[in-house]
Amino acid sequence: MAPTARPVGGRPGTRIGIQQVAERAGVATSSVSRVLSGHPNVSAVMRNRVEDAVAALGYEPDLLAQSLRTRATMTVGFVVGNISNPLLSEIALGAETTLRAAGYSMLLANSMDNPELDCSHVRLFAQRRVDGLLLSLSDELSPGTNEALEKVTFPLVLVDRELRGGGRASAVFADHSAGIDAAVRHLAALGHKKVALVNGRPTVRPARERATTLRRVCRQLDVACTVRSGAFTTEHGEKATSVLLAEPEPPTAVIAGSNQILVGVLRGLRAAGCRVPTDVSLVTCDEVPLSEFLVPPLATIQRDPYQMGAIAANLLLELLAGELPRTQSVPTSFHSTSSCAPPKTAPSRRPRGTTLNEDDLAS
Amino acid sequence: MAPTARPVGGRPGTRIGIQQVAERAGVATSSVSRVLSGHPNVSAVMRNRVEDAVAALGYEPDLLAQSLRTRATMTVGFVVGNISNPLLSEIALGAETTLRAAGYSMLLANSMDNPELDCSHVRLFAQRRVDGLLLSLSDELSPGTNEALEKVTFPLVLVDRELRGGGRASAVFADHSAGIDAAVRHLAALGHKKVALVNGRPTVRPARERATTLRRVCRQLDVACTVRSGAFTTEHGEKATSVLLAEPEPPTAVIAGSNQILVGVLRGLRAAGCRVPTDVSLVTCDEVPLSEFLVPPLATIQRDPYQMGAIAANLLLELLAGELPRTQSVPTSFHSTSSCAPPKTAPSRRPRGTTLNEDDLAS
DNA sequence: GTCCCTGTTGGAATCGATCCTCGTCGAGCG
DNA sequence: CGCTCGACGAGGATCGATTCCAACAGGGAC
Repeated sequence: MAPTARPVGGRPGTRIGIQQVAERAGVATSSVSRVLSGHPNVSAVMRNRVEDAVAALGYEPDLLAQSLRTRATMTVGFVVGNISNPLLSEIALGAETTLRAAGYSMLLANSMDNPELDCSHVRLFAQRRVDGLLLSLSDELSPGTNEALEKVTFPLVLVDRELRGGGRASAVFADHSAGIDAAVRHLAALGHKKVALVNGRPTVRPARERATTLRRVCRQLDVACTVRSGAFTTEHGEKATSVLLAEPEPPTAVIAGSNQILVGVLRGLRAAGCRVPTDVSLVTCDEVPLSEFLVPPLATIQRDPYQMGAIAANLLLELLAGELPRTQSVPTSFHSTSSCAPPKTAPSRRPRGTTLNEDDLAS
Repeated sequence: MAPTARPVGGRPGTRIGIQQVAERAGVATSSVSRVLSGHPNVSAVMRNRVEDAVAALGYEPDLLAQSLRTRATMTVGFVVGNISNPLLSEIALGAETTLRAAGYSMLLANSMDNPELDCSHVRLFAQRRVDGLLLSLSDELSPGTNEALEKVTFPLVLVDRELRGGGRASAVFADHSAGIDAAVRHLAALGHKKVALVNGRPTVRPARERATTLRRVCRQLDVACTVRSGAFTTEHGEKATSVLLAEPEPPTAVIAGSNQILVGVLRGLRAAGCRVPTDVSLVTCDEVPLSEFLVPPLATIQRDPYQMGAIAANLLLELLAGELPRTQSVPTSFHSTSSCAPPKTAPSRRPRGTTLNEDDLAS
């Protein structure tokens, strides 16, 4: 009706909107919008008038309203297992930095290794109309998550994860295979005949690829291997280690499948009075801050998590720009240290194992 | 005009909105909204009809439109120095978990210890109309950031930071004083006569409080002290340590003021061939994952960062509920280990320092 | 001098919800 | 049996921007 003709303009103290700017400048709101969005067909006079009014009023655009209209929120969701994991927080840093440079903000949601949370986060982010999603899922096989992801229409990037119907999504993979391969060959060359992997659940790609590669390479090298799967937790690491060490023929080398697991493995070894590398050689996956100061320093299978995050972000930006999904790979490398040494009790076929020296590695 | 009477309803394949639901159920959009928002005055019949339509169409509300109308985004921003810092990522986890339980999502922005980024993040989040902000600023004194924060009208919670005009904001503080106090007394009791703190920049509360407390307690105990301020980086830690060790009368005990700095200190000590605790006793602030496995394990001044994050989130929720700003404190505790021992070269006044035993600590 | 084209500008619809206001209908009461 | 009150549904304004469309003005061509 007539009485409420100028809706907000009358009341003072209201938020400064494009309307207020238009009023002050004595132009139409559409003109203000044109100036602000850098539309070409705007006269210099108009531009100045509007810019003056904007400056005078201290106008700042409302991204919410903008998003509603343009259907772009400039927001990306990151579904992550647990941000307190140094690996994931480094990935998050790389991703956020890259996204921010492109004008995007990052929403963060922790799934606490719970597939149901994964799923509800995907749904929530969809409702929030994020422009895309970075996914480091807790469980690749969760039907709920998969269903939720199928319904969704925006771009997806998987971070070291694989999905059944994953053709729609881009992905960044770490080449865990190469790292495990190098580590196992190194251990075998030192004379190890039984290698154990204290692994996470095979419901995520890294665990699967490490286990598969370990088995393959061990078979090739005629080395026995054990894989103990379980949660990516210190508890699992510790328990699995105890179990391994209690075996009739315990492994002479252990690979810890994550930071969390490493702590458990170390506790398990300590509890059993096992020394590294005297009693057992130790390799861990992914660097941890102080590993260089451990005695002995830990041999690690490394990758660059910051770069993984940055790549994931760039893959998403590509999809957002209309390009087709693709996967990209980052290398892993094995860094040997004195935490790997020849096994103490050499197996029957290599009785001189304990006296192996560096020269033997060349064989 | 008449031709475009029903704006979206005509075209098929459009997003399912409240309009589509209303049409399907044969009711008005306002009725659908009432049912969905749990308004009391709705008949059971109406409720069923709408709910059926919602289920049939798979309607999901658009949080963006909702936010625009209700002026609540259910979004909180977290401005953080660097999420890859394990302390901060643990805080972020605590905060996100708590906020999520209350229905809020968390936007994350890294400032990389750059006050200008702090400032631009605050402004960006304001434009995004976040409901509140969690701030772990890089620099409490930055005029730009302060100005941006003054303009902002939503609730603020500082995470171990202090602001000049900080009356508006709630805050969670760690009681660094208690931790430093305990550590210094322990070192003094062991016979140390010169303690050094390799500190971060005093532009943030933790660094200030540690330095202040160290000086105060050392004065009380008649112990000399040095504080070397600089960035919260490994580089600063290493350089400062080298400088300290090169002094004519180097400190016999060192306190590292952060995780990053610790790594630098350890490198500096290693480079100088200094052993812990034989040549120098070492204490660090904030726990790091593997510190329990270092030889010797590191004495630490600990706090519960997850809880700090949770408290920060709760303080924000309080403010959001209309309560008044307040500050809350979390304790720190000193955990002594064998990385603290009596100084090798006992100072002139306590020649028997190296032979001190536990009984002396009681004095 | 008239016409047309192009560059500007204003007006209004739109994004997808909330919620206020008004109208209607049924029930209770005199 | 008629009136008033209460409850519920329909319609439309609104949040704060973008953007399509039409109107208009000025310059060049014929």
